Amino acid sequence: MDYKVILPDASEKYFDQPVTGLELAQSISSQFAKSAVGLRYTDSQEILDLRTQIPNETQTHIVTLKDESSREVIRHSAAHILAQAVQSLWPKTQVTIGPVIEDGFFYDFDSEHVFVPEDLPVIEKKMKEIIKKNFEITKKVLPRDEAIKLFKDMGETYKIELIEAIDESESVSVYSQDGWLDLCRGPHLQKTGQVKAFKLTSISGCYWRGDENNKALQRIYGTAFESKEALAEHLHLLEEAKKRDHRKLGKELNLFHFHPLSPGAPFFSPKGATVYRRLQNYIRDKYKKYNYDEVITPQIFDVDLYHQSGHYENYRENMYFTETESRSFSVKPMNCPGHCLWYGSDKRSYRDLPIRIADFGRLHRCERSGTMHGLTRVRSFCQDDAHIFCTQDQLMSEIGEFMTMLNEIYTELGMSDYKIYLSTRPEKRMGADETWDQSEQALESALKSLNLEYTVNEGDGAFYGPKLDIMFVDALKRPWQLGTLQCDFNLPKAFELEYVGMDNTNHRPVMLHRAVLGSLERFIGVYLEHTAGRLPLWLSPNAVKILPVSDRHIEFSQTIFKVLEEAKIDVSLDDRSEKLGYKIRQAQLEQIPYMMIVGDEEVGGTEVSVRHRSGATQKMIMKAFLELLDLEKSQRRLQSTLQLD
RNA sequence: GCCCAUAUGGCUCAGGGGUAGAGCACACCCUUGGUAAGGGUGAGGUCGUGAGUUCAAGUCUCACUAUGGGCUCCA
Repeated sequence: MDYKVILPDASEKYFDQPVTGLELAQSISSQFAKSAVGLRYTDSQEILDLRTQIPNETQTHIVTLKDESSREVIRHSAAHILAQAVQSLWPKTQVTIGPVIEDGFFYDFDSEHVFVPEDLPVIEKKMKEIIKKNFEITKKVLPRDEAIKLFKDMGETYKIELIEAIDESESVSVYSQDGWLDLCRGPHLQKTGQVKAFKLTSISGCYWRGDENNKALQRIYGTAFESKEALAEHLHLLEEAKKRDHRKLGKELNLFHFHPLSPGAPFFSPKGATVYRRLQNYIRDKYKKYNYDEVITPQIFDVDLYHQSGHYENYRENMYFTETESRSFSVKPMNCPGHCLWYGSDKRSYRDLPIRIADFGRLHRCERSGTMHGLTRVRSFCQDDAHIFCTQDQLMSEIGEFMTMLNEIYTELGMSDYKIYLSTRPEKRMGADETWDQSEQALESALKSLNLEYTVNEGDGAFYGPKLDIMFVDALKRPWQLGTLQCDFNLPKAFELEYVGMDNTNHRPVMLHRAVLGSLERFIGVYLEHTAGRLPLWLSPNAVKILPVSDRHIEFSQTIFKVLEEAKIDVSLDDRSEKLGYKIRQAQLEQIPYMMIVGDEEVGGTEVSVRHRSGATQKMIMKAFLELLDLEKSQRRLQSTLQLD
């Protein structure tokens, strides 16, 4: 059923086509109607777009500020205004594409002018002029030929390429403002003045169609909002997010650092190494629970190994090589080939399977310069890596077990907000389709039986098998892959791995590559950003710091220190001749979970004054405090009972 | 690898063609102070590396290296 929405004033023209669906008509009424008769166009600024269809929606849609997509519309138009501004400042510039992204937009240009940060204020000024003049933004639908001719006359070759890619059956729409026009499917604002607040944020290089073999373009990033307040809030959140950048925290908390003489290879200082080791041991506990066996395998292998595994052919540019006694070796970039050698070193029976072997071996991958990023993308790292060799029949239960383990670990770490991606068979792949069916199905049904939500990435799997990727975001919402689970039919074949079956003939095992934390390095980076540096007590290198009020309290403090030390608490004592407030400030900045204040009130007594890093303070008897610490440690509790807020 | 930017004491930063500044941290002294910075004194850098321009370069130019923001890549 179609509804004709009638507006009493001039804005009627935007409703010249019927609106489909009662619900939509009602929603229009509820948003705009002051009276029951027709619709009243009360606030013209509130209606952002009335004319176009949002992709994937079948009805004519009215976008208002109340819609979630309103920012998308504002940013899309802001991108057009950016392009118009750039072309008016540098007329020889060609426009390419300018989409909306999370939290903003960008536009890619092909320009002789090399954009520098100083250009941004100039461009912003021009954009403000365009916005201030409040030009009408109009849509025009053109036949393909006409559109191609139009852009050809304008010299916009990239646009022609884009039009040619549009399906013949689809119409081509063009949006224009102030005589400037751009190929676009919309939707857009009615007027440029509806961009109330925007900011250009950065410049970077990119490639046409994202392919590095294509022409290099220049990208300008920006963001736009419906109000100055919203923009200010966004910029404030960005500032806050930068404060929890793990690279900054790593320095402040003295956890790790880098040196130019070994780019991409972190130095973990004693505190950082403690966190690192504890995470490893935590994972080791889980290995015990989930029946994994840990092995230690060589760091360097003859290059022949990588010829056999196929890595030399496919991964050579990321590997480190070394030559000794005219023999070529490579530093291992992953554990799997070594684990295949280990598996093949003995005769295996079906009774042995599944075999789960874990390895904290150090890996080196020569990532291209320019791709490194703090701890989250490094050249030297260690995974909580393990490989499971099992029969086809065991595949399903192994996947289920792994996901259970993974979920348990992330829940305990307070990071259950992960996203799962299921990447399925790519075009270029090996193995029979039935095998792919089976393994994809195994992955998918395991996810379903565990009630886990996931997104399917069609065709994004490895050439040897489908995989699950566990993704998290950092403080600035950049996604990082941590855990992974991959089915592999390739390596067992390449290494001719076998087991003797019940039928006394040889069979090929399936190999699962899996990691929960991913790499310890990356995990620590992401985890620091998740916790803003406030690591839970069991991971804190220093759980308790004793702060004597004055020098005469040091002696008693030392007694307490010993008690805590004997209770296996990571304790330290600040015996400097400084004021209490000063010592507390230091301990706070170090994110030490608990401070113990020792002064006249405590000396000789059984009660201690405990301050949590949250600011909560409490007097409690020593025994109770020890129990509290014990509980927090053993339960790996994320929040202290003393944390009042 | 590509584009842009940055590179000054341990950290955070200012400065800027004539041989370096601040705060924090550090050392020493005074202060012995109850829940996020008490005061004083002092030590510490030749300004990422290399080359060039100049009478003179941290300061200008170029190359390199590293880092940052992106792109591409990421078994």
